Amino acid sequence: MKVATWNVNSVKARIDVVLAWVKQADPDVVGFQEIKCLDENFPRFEFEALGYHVETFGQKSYNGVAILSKHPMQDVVRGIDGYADEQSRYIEVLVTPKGGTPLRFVNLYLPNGNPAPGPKYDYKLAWMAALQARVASLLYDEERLVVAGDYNVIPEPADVHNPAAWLKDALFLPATRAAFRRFEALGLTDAIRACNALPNQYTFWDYQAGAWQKNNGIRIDHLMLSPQAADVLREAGIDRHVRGWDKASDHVPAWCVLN
DNA sequence: ATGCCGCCAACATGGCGA
Repeated sequence: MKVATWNVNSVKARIDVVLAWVKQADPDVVGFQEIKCLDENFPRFEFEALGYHVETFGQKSYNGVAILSKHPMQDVVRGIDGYADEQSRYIEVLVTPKGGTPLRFVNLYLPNGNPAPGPKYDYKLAWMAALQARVASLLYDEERLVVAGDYNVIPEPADVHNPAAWLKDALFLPATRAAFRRFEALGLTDAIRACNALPNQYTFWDYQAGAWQKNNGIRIDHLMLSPQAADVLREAGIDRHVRGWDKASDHVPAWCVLN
């Protein structure tokens, strides 16, 4: 089963590019972030025509997450259970392949947190604490679980082209990285890192200042696996080439294969 | 120091968020 995550930076503005990647990559399950539309405006029919079930948790203008799955989905939860959040950043499903092992899939868009310090950074850290509690609870079920999305966290210096330039950024501050380490220490496996120990495997390049051309990127989109999912991890990758397409998102898809 | 892009309200462009 191929499982992917992609911050599409507006699904409506980017529908042609998004469809092109979905057809090319052919994921079984994919989580989109920053769909930037209400549920009723999500272009669901275009994806249903490709054989996908669609679950959305949209919002006007900003944020918004969605999950496409070729297999039926159950237990859809919108928002982190027990955490009041005005922003649509989290959706959780149980993917149930016919005759196969179910997969719990979380798709998240973690707050950016800039400028830090400040209320936006406080929100980021509070959100990470809520996520930690929710995933800790899910891990008790000992299922195959993938917690994927745009984490807005650069885990290590090897995940950023120029670490010195990011030292005061909410994506790379010590408190951010510490929170992410605590999260990983629940027993999660970073699929990209597990399959590829090379540094500088980026998933985001800013539109500004020729960041793509200079390979001035960061790795902030992650697929975090429960032990039961990590046991069946076969392959993982980043579809870097998508960043070079016309009308590209500033993020590219990341994916892994479980079987 | 700045360089981009998409959203909105509302017709021109400015504010916001990333």
